[in-house]
Order: sequence, then C-alpha cells, then structure tokens
Amino acid sequence: MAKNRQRKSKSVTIFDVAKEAGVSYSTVSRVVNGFQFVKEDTRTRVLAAMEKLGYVANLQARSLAGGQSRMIGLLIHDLENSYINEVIKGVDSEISKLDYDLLLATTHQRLQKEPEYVKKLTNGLVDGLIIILPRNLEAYQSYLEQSQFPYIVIEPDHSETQHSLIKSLNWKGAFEASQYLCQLGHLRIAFVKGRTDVASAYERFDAFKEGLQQAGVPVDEELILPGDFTKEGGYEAGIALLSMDNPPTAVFGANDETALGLLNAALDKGVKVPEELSIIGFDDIPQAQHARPALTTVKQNMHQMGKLGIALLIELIEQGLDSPKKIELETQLMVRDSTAPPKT
Amino acid sequence: MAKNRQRKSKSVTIFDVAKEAGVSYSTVSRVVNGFQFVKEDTRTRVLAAMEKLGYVANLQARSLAGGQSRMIGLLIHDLENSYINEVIKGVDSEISKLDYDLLLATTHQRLQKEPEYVKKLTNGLVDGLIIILPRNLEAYQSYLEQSQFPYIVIEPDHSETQHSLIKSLNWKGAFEASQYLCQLGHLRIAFVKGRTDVASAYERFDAFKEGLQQAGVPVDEELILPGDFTKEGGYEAGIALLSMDNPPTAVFGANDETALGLLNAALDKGVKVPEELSIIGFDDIPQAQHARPALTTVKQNMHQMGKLGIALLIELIEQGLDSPKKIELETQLMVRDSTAPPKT
DNA sequence: TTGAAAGCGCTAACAG
DNA sequence: CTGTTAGCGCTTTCAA
Repeated sequence: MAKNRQRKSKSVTIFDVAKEAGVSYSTVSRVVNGFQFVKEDTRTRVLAAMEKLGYVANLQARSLAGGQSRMIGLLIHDLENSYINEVIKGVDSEISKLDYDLLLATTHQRLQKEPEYVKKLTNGLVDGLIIILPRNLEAYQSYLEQSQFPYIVIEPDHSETQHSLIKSLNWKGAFEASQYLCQLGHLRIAFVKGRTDVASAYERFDAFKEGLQQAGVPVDEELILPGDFTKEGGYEAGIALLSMDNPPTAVFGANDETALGLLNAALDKGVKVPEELSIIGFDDIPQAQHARPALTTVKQNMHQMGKLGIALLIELIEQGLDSPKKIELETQLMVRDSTAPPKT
Repeated sequence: MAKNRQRKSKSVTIFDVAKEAGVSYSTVSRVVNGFQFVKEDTRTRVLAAMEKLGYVANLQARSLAGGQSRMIGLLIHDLENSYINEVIKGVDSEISKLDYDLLLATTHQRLQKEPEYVKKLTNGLVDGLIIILPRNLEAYQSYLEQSQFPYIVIEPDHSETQHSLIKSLNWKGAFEASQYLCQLGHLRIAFVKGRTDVASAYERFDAFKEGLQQAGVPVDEELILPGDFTKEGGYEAGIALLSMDNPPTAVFGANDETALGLLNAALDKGVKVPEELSIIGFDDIPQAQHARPALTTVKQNMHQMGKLGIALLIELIEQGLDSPKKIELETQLMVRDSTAPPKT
C-alpha cells in the first residue's frame, strides 16, 4: 500500500510538453487529439516535444475530463467455456485494429456480479460494453437503457429486446441437424438440453422437436434429458441414455461440450460411435474436429460473432444508432465421423 | 462521438451521497475507503445513502487522485496460443477472488507494441502488470525499473534478470523427456526447435542435447530442425524429417503445437505413430490428450503459473518486495500413446 | 472525528 | 489559431 506511491509522480504530463514546446497546454491537448485548428509549425513543435519527453496520455484523466477511455468492456461468465473463448478471439483481433483496449470482467458464474460489473464498467471505465451470454440481464437492462450507454449482447435472453445484438440462427441450424439425423434413418433420437437460462438452448430444443415432427419421427419425452452445456452434464445424460432397455440410435447434444460428454459416455459404455450411436453437437468448438471420432456438429462462426460485435459496438459508440440493430449469422452443418445411418 | 455525451453526466457521485447523508464528501470518501476514524453512526448513515442512491465509485477519478485503479494489466502477444490461454485462465480465476479486474492488452505479435502498451498501462491505468512471454523486454525494462512499477514476467528472456518471475523448470523437464526417449531405445532422435527469441526454447534444446549425451545417444545435427512453436512449423519440419533417407525413430517438439504438427505430418506421410515414429511434446495443452494418438508430453502447470503470478504481483503491489522473487515450477512427464520403443 | 481546500491530468467551452 | 478557465470525481493533507 505504501511502497509504490511514487509511481504516480514522475510521469510526463501535457503540461510538461507545453512548457517544452512553449505553448499552452490546451494547444498540446489539441495536437494530441488531432484537432484541426493548429498551425502546422506549432504542431510540429509540440510533436517534437512529446517525442523528446516520451509523453504518454493518461487515459484516466482523459476519460474523467469527458473524453473517451478507448476501452471496451467485455463481460463474460467464464473463460473455461470454449464458445466464449472463441468469441473473445474474434473480439480481440478486431479491437486491436481499432486502437481500443479490452477490459475483461469475468463473473465466474456468480449471477449477482453481472449487475455489479455493469455499473462499474459503465461508470466511466469503458466506452462501450459487450455482454456475452448474459444470464441476469433483467437486473440491469433498464439501467443501461436509461443511461444510454452503448452496449451489445452476444446471444440474448429474449428475442424481442431493445438492445443491439449478434446471434447465430440457432433455430435453423438445429432444425437442419435434426432433419439430417432423420434422413439418415434414425427413429429413436434423443436430445440433451442446455442451460435453462439461455435462450439459444430453447431455440435449439424447439427446432429439434420441429425437425423431427416434420420428418415424421416421433419425439419421445423419455429421450429428452436435461443438461447444462458442460461435458460432465453430457456424460451423465449419456450414461442414462445408454443404460435404457431400448437406447436411442442417435443423440443431439445442445452444444459441443455436451456432445463430447456423450462421446465419452459411449466410450465408457462400450457403445460404438457412429455404428451403434450417432452423436451430433452444436457450436463447432476447436475440440470438435479433434475428437475421435470427429464430431458432426452445427458450426457457429464464433470468431465472426466477436468481430461483428466489435464493429457494431464501435458504430454505436462513435455514431450512435437510431434503433437497435440485430445481426443474425448463418450456421453450417459440419458432417464428420460421429454420425451414420442406424444399424438394422 | 456526439450522441453518447450525456452518459458522463448522471452518475451518482460521492458528492450526492454526502448531501444525502448530510456530511461532507471527504467523510464519504473515508467511509468508502474503510478508514477508521469515522463515528459508527456517521458511517451507517453514509452507507445507507450509498445504498439508496446506488453509488458506484468512479475508478478513473480514484486512480487519478492517487488511489488504486484495482486493475491488473496483462500483456500478451496472442490469444490463439493455447499456452497463454491456459495461463490467463489461472490469472483470471485468482484475480477475481481478490477483487481486481483484468485489462488485457494483446500485441498481436507486433514487437513495437510491447513498449507502447507497457507505457500506456503503467501510466496510471493499472496497479500492476503481468507480462507473458515477453519478446521485447529490453525495450522497456529500464523504464519499468526506474518507475518502480510493480510487474512480473511469466517466462523470461534472460535468467539473470532483476524482475520477479514465474517459470517452469524447462531444462529439467526437457532433460527427463529426452532421457525417456533414450531409455525407450531410440538412437536417432530429432528435435524441432522453438522461437529463437524465447528463452524457454533454448533451455529445452539445451536439455535435449544434454539428455542424449548423458545417455550416450549421438546428437545428429542433421536431425535438428528450426521451428516456431506453431503447428504449421511442426508440420513442415515433420515432412522434412520423414522425407529423409534414414528418418529418425523419435522426435521431440519444442512445444505441443509443434508436436501436433509433427503428428499431422506423420499422418500425411503414412508413418505410424508410435510404431514407426515416437513423438513427444512440451506444455501439455488441452489438445495434447485429445490428439490421436494421445500425445506424450512434458506438463507445465500453466493454470498454476497464472495463479502464482497474480499472488506474487499482488504481494508486490500491496507490500512491496525488497528483491525480485523467482518462482520455478516443477514439470511432469506425461506418458501417453505417441511414444514407444523403436521397431527393430 | 469531521470539514475545507488543493490538486491528479485532461477536455471543452469561451474568449481573444 | 491559441490561451484562459472551469471542472470531471476522487484522495489527501491540513485545520478545526
């Protein structure tokens, strides 16, 4: 608490630069911020002084004085989640091009942290906020709306919300995957659901049922198990499914982690994939193609979601938007080795 | 640039709280910062006012006024790198327990960004800095030393540096791995090197040579190929190695990415692993155990490195340290399926 | 135990 | 085009 006090003292300020260049400090500020009405000669002199003194802007002061912090807040609940990780990579790659920095706030699944962080971040710390997979939006959405703070959501809780968002066409993707399973000839198809507090989980489940119905394949309630988007959850469901007297010939995991868990369950149960059990996932996380057998899944372009998310947010910050913008991305069925026609 | 100006206006300040509680704002500051000399009654009143108004401290202002920002800077060059990713997870899990936040700066491999970010971050933005795998330390190390800014390095460029650091015992780990290969009976062992600008790459290579020598196995210069810690680099080296008239029976990749690339090369060349070629890596990134065959490798506890890094840095920030502290972590040989005795 | 006052470094009107 | 003047919200002496 004590030893490092001195560090605040010796940094070069706009004031030092002004003295060095022989101008007032507001002039320096103008140069730093690239204002137009500065004589070329003065600008050069200031620039030289900045260079000489090694001036670096103090972002705190700038932001406090009403300028921008040039930081973007990223609110997530977990770094362990591959889906989120991939989105972050997209965000990161895009953000650095735009000379913004990333402030990462992780709730570690603690619901009450969400509103806390939102307040903290929006309170001058960052210029804009991206929330990935919010689970407690209601708790602070009105706060965000009122303060007119620029923010976007990646994967919303509700489809008819007022904020800008980026999402994948979960419904369509899951529908296609379900149809594919039916086309393969499967008649007993199981589904392991995702977290109940995430909208995409619902969309996928809904599409699954619709897909089966349209193909004339019965939706058997017994084959619909709860899950939580984790490998462990998938494993548990898999064991339950494969312990049945009349197990399914195919199973759709609400996301890849779940599907990977299912794969492990099959392995432990000595059930061959895809010969005896077809498994399909959703997301196409990097591990999906490295799994053995490689996992058939519905690809979401997570990297792209991150990139578009930043682009949209920056637009919001710099130009403002009259009404929320919703971007929906196509998904793609990636047929790999974990699916096949059922054995007869 | 215009539309979102209003957001700076309406936040609740220490001043509002003071008025609500009927005290001066310095008193509020004292309460907020948990000072001792405040009457219990006053404290309760202030706390109530804070609660009622929904006060959230403005970190910028606090930091500017000489307080702490409670943010830790994390300087990395790439999010795509699994090693870094794992360390970050450790950092993140530890940091949130301590009520600090993470400011992530990614150089995206641009060397000149390193000193830039260091100045920016240390200029009031963060209370401490963690640099993972620095590649341009010389450019700003004296700056850091002079300003007495609390920072630590994870994996250093030099072993006799003045800063605090966390590292794995690369030498020992690589030595053991090399010995293991020799014990298996291999006599033609190749090595694919890592980036030339990272110290751990040297340590591993050096240990490899020593390991072979001590086992009486010749170090064949022809079997030592350059690499860059990427899968692509490993693949390229693998193709070169397997195209030789007398290819090696085992190969040590400087890191897992490299080893994974080697694995792919073997696959494409129709060379069976481990029957015809043993492959060993370093790091034990998550993909290592999912590879087919599962990769034998030297495990570094990256999660732990992140956690210890934060612990050490916080100690530096809050108590200061008389002399740099160096923490070295043990590695562990993970024997999996990519290594076997050579065919005779 | 509390209040008043002086900045931290910067942006943004407002006059020249 | 450039300097002057207010603050931004907060911590921190210094008095009271």
